[in-house]
Amino acid sequence: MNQIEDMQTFVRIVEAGSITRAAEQLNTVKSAVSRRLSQLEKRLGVSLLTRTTRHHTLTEHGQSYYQQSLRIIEEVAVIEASLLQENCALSGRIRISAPLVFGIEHLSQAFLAFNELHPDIIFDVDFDDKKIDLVEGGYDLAIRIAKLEDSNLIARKITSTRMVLCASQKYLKEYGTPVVPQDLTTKHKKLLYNKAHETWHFIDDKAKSVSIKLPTALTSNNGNFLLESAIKGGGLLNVPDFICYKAIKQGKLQLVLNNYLVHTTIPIYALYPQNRHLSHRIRRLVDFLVEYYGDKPYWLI
Amino acid sequence: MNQIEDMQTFVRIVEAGSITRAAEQLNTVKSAVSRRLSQLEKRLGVSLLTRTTRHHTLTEHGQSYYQQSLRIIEEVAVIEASLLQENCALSGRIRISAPLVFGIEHLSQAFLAFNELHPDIIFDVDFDDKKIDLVEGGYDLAIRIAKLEDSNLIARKITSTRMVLCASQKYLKEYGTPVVPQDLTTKHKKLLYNKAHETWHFIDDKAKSVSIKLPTALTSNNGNFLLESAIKGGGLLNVPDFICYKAIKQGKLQLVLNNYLVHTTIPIYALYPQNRHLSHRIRRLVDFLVEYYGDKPYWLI
DNA sequence: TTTATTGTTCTATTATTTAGAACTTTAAAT
DNA sequence: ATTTAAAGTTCTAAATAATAGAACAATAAA
Repeated sequence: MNQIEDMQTFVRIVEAGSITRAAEQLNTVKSAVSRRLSQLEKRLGVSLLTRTTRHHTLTEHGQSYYQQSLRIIEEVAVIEASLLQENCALSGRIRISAPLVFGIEHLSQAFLAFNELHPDIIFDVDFDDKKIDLVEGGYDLAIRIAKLEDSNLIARKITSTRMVLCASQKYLKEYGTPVVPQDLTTKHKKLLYNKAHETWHFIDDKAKSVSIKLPTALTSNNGNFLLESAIKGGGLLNVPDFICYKAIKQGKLQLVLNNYLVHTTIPIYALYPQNRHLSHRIRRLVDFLVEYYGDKPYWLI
Repeated sequence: MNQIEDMQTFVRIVEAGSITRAAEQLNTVKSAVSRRLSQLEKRLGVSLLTRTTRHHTLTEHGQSYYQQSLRIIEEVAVIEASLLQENCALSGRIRISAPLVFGIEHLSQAFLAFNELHPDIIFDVDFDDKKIDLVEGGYDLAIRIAKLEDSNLIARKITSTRMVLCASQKYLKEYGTPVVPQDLTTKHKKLLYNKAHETWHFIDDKAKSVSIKLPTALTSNNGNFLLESAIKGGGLLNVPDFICYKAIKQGKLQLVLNNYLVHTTIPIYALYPQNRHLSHRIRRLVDFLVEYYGDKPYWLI
């Protein structure tokens, strides 16, 4: 009889919305989760959730047990954390939701570096640009590149990225290299990453603000794909610097109107569910990320 | 990792005062308890109690973990109990401390009857007349035949017993049958159960109080032994009625000065540790005992 | 110094838990 | 109405964890 584990399993089933998803998040199979739930119900002698193949509904007992379980799990975590030595080796699974390109290109390095310091940490990273519900997905942590929205999550800024404008020499030869913002006529075309950045803002020589919206040659939600298109001369690219910094350093792309462009800065946040108590290993990981990237991350141009 | 069980084990070690006794109370072997404790300490990364072969001392961490564990165990018990159906089958171990003669003669019947209603209940009864520390001994319940002392235990009266005076015909033939209290000269002798009842109190025909202290022929802390002695004519016996009622019914003993004697009534209590929450099966057992014996128990003469 | 008791460690045994497959059920799609 | 797909349950062999019992070490009391 493992009461805490039963509570954790039950909470995960409720929040994930299904036994199958709970099993995935708990790193096990649905038969194990199904069995745990039915044994728990048998032990308590009450049904906690009425289940059909597609839908779950909490019973009154289930609702009560869910709330109480949340509290107990939290309290036990706080008690154990208060004893754990600050400098002890970290261990356990960390489930993370991370954006695709940034995650694969930049976070994975950082995670590997953290993992070398703490070999008993197991990373379980889902790379996905969709906005995931941290609680429903059972994530400990999410990394988001965006201005902060209102939410019931706690956010900590780990670093930031700037939008830059660039193009390949091939493109610039063909369409002409703009020297002042006004050179960007509709002959030019852009590679669009995100509708939020469709219009570009500049400050011209007379300190006047200039906004320009070029025709779109290509749209994609994948930064790397746009980057490749830009290198092949597909258009002007306005993307976060962490995407194109390497191509620029290697001379595959060059900055365009850099002194005129109003560089939008986008913060990069670590988000975690609003528990009173933040697990030690998560806090240490976020500290590590803040340290790893810093104010002036290596992709800064 | 079973955090609640770890807490329960730790609490039992602390309260029992040793790993060996904790193991006995937990119905397992000391190697299992020792292993659980060392794994818990390993997991938490701190030492909870410094142990030598003879002595244990809680570390600061251990003190804190002990207090917190008590709270959590209690809270989890309350949560689960609030869900458990009132009419569901009872199960689990009940550890009881009971007095020797009353326990074997009377309680064991009642426990067997309860066990027939709830076959999944496992009784673990220690028959011992010594005053046991319920918390230290890890008992769920104790039965005590005595006026209530101050203590941090909760008491519920389940029934009562009266002191009666009796003797065998053999004795009365030899020493004479007293008709009024004044007939009890020092030629008579008593079989002494308990120093508290060395002096006997009567109300004589003139409504006058008479106290008499006879020479002691035999003293024992075991009621059955005194009973056998009395039947063999060893002396006048002043014991609780639950000890001698059968012998009286069978004519082996007969009441002496019954209309003159001031019958001391001794309450019989169920005692349990002062937890905010009384486990359902314990409450049901005590209810059963109250019902089983009632105001007029079957030993009433 | 001896003895008795406590705690630890080791290993074979026992009990529990899990993974994976087969099967059942039900809601959505055709 | 029929088919399809996804979710839940049940079953069993395999993996994992826990336990009992013995042997051993440590230490306080005799």
